[in-house]
Amino acid sequence: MKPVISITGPTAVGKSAVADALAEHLGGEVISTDAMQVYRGMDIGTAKTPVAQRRVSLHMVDVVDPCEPYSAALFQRDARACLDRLLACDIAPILCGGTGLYIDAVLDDLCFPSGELTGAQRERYQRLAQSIGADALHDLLARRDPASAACIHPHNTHRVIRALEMCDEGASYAEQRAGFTSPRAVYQARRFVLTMEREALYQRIDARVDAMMHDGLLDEVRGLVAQGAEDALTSRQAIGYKELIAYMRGDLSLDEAVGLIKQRSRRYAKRQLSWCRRDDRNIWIDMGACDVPAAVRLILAQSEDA
RNA sequence: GGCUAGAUAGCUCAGUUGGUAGAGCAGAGGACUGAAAAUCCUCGUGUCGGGGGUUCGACUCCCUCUCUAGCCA
Repeated sequence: MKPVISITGPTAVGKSAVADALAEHLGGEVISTDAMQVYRGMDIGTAKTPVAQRRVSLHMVDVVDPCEPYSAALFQRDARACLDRLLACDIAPILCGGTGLYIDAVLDDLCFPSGELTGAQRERYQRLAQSIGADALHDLLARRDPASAACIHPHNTHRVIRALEMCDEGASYAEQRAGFTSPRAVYQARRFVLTMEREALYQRIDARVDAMMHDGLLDEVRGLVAQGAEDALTSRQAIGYKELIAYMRGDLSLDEAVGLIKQRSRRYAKRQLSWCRRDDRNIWIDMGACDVPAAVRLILAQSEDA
């Protein structure tokens, strides 16, 4: 069987164009691997390919409302179901997106504890963290699960809370992680990372943010806020949305908000590259040195010799 | 042309009666298994504008030149 092709890379590097061209060439379909494109109505800010411009089917976008929480575990379940459907029909699946954890959740044998995750529990821990402080919360974890506490920085409250949740489910963050030091693939896959010289990438990011504003990102955010998405746990954390919400509240000027969107996008791109570098299965393609057709040819060539 | 205030890290600046310099921001690197566009950690050598002088020693004092801003002609 041909390997599943995954395309990732920093934001604004041009992943979608390559994935679309590749899918068109192979008669395949694209599965988005992006944590924010799953939300309905978040289109401009997540750079979703507009429906009218789609030449191939795009899956795993618009799967939940912005008010609903979503997660890597749910994505794993839903995206694998989608992937299996395509494979059963002998349609080439192309994964394309910038969320490294989601890609690994689909392709590797990451397994999440099966317990129910209630938002109420998480909110309880958040309130606890606020009242006793990050260090005290970390101490609490240290008493319940010393191994996990040892591998999480005390200030990393998000992860401390997650480890506490896992204790409640009878699992251990540290044990879970130790078991997967060398990931095993559940799907045979070829992983490509599109990259570009930093300065050129940053220019593209800035230009794309300006284009998003021109395309009506502010109106999109207004519409989402009107639907009550402002308090959503996950979707409101998206870059481009939280800053414009701050502007609407009067906390920032519009110029400041746009500047912040650009800066956070740059830092996000940097984190994406860090994530990709540590996985030596990745095959890197310099988009500064080739155009879309050339990138497609490189991917095809690298995917044949299995 | 004259006077005044400046010129120190990519940017904005600090530098205490002379002992060759440090903050914020920007930026860079890293971690990452149910929030991941999230969350967290680490990283500061630069002709102190150029040249000369005083001094054991000058970013610091003196002279001079260059540039910038403002004021006066």
